[in-house]
Amino acid sequence: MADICNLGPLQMPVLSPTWTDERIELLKQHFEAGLSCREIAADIGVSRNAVIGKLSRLNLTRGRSTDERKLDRSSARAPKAVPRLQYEMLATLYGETGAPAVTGPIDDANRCSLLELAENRCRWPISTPGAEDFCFCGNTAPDGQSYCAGHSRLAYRPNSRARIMRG
DNA sequence: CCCTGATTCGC
DNA sequence: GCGAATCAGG
Repeated sequence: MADICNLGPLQMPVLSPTWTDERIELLKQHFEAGLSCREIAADIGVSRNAVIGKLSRLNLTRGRSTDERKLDRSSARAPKAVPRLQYEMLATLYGETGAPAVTGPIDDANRCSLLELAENRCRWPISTPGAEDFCFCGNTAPDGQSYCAGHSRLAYRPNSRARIMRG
C-alpha cells in the first residue's frame, strides 16, 4: 500500500518555494552583475549563507579568493547610510500602515534592462515573483547615487546598520 | 573591530 | 539539497 505520509524533503504546500528556476536565474544574474552575496541574498529574500551555499553547489564560485572588493570602511567614518534591503523596505511599507504610499516621484515607466544601466541611472531592482523580465528603475540618479530621488529615500537609512543578517 | 566569500557540517 | 555554523582572508 502506498503511504501518503511519505514526506521526503519536507516542503511546505505552497510556501517556502526554496530554490526554484526563477530564483536561480536571479541568483546568476545578480552574481554576474557584480553584486555581493549579501546584496543578492537581500534581493531574493534569503540569508547570505544561503546564496553562497547555492553558488558553491552550482560551482559558480569565483575561485578561492575570499573577496577582492575595495574596503573603504576603515577610512569612511562619516554617518554612512547603509543600503536598505528591498524585502525589509517592503515589509516596512506594507506591514505597518498598510498604505502603500510611495515616497517621492517614482516613475516605473522609465525602467531599463541590466545592460542599459549607467552611472546616472537608478539601479532599483524591479523583480517580481517569477520575474523573467527583470529590469531596473532607470530614472535619473543624481549625485552619482545608485538610486533616483524617490528610491534613494527608500533605499538609504540615515541611521546605523541594522542587524538583520542571520535568522 | 568590521566586512567579505568559501567551506564544513548537521539536518 | 538546503542553510546555519564555522573557517579563512582582507
